[in-house]
Amino acid sequence: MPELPEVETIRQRISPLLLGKTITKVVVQRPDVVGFPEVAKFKAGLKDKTIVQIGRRGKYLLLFLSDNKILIIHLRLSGHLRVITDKEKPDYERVRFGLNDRTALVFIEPRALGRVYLVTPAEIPSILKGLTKMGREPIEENFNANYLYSFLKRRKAKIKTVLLDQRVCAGVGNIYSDEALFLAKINPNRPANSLNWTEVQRLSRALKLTVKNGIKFLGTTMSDQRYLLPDGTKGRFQERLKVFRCEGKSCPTCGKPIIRTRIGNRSSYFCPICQI
DNA sequence: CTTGTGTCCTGTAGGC
DNA sequence: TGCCTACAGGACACAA
Repeated sequence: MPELPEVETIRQRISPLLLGKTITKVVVQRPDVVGFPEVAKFKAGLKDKTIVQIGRRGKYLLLFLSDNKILIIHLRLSGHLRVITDKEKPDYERVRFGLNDRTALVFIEPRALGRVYLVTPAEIPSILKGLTKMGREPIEENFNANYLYSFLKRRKAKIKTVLLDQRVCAGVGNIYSDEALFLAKINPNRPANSLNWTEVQRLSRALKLTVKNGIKFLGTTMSDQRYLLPDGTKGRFQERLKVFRCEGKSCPTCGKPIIRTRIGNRSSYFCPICQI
């Protein structure tokens, strides 16, 4: 679920609730969501540590602690974070980080695919290889057509698949790749290396704009509400989606139906008329 | 190195 | 109503 705009919104909204707070107690209800180290060390390593800064890289949320370790959280498909009082017990709670002000940061993950890690900076390359190999983010200044073209020109896989590659477009997932391809008027089935320079320029701009708008509108909360802000409210980018999960609806540009296909085992939505 | 496929896990929607 | 299947926004291991 959460892609860059959702994780960034969570980072912005959760920072004032967590900065300067000390973790007093960690309860792990579901051991397999602790990716590293083993659960006992994970719990002991967090006790009495203060959260001093909160960052993000791609879809990873990074909580920097007072002893220079980093609590890293990846929400995968269905994870949430909530900051709630000690008494509340939400469904699908997997890890609870009790704080020194009688609130708790709670990692909620129905599918239990998300992971939490406690690492030193030196451990990141061996423990979180994906984080280490991550490419540029579309919101970065130096994510531009030159950068994108340097990857696309040597990939013959479908452009949609390449956009989902975190080594190329860090933080981009299924929603924002479909929306950016629509905005750029590019068919998701096109081989990446078939895009000409003009098309790569369009796609680069479309990715940047789509991801920035996702952040501006606080992320995408679909009807299943798998993504919510830390206070339980919804994002608003779903109101602006042009093609994602719009199968059968009219294309906003040409009026013909949006179609759904499977690309690389993922649902893909696009307009077969407008996207060449 | 690249590419496609399967797997992790659980809940839900839709067909019959 | 109940059963069965397909599918869900991600990432990675693995084989070819």
